[in-house]
Amino acid sequence: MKIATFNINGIKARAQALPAWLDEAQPDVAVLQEIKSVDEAFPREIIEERGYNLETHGQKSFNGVAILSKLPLEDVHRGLPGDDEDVQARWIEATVVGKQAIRICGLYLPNGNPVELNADGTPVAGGKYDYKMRWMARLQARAEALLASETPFLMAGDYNIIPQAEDARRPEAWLEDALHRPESRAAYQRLLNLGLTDAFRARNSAPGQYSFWDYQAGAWNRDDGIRIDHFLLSPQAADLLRDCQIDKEVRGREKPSDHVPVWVDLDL
DNA sequence: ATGTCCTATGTGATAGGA
Repeated sequence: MKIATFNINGIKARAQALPAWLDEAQPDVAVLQEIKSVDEAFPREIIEERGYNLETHGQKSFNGVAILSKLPLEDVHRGLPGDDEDVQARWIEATVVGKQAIRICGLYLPNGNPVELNADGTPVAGGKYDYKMRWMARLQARAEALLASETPFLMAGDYNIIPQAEDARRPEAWLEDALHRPESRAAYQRLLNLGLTDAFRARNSAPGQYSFWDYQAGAWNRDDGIRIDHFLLSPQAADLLRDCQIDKEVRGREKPSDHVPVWVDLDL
């Protein structure tokens, strides 16, 4: 089963590029981020006419996630638990049943910039970095709950985290950025410490493998990228991992997203 | 090193997010 993640940066702007990639890559399941659309305005036909089931969790203008699958999507949940006040659409999960069932979580983790810190180094309450750290604490809790349920699961999406220096062309430029600061990296490491596996790093140890290149400053032409789109696998899901790849060439096409798809092949 | 793109508003140019 091929499962992909793709931050499309706007469904309306990607109405050509997304179906073109689906036709070529033929994922069984895909999670999308930054659909930037309310559910009612999502052009469902470009997904459904390709034989996919579709569940969206959108909002006006920003954010928004979706999951599509050739198999039925069961027990769909929208929104990351832990804060009833949070109105940002960044989390969707559903169960897909192949040889066995797997819980698939699609996420768009907050960017976190600009970083605002108090004198003691803690994030300023109510700021964007504070929101990122609080969201990651909720993500940790959700991962713990899923582990306790003993269901195979994966959490895929735009984590807005550069895990290690080798995941950036210019790591020194990101040291103070919310995507690579020590607090952000430590929170990501705490997820791994639960026993989750970074699928890409389990299959590829080479540096210079990126999933995002900024539209600005010729970042793509200079290969000035970062790896911020990740698959974290539960232990039972990791046992099924056959492959994990980045569809880098998608970034060089007509009217691309600033992210490219990442996918795993699982034996189920 | 800020050289771009996307969305909303509202119909042209700005603002905000990334």
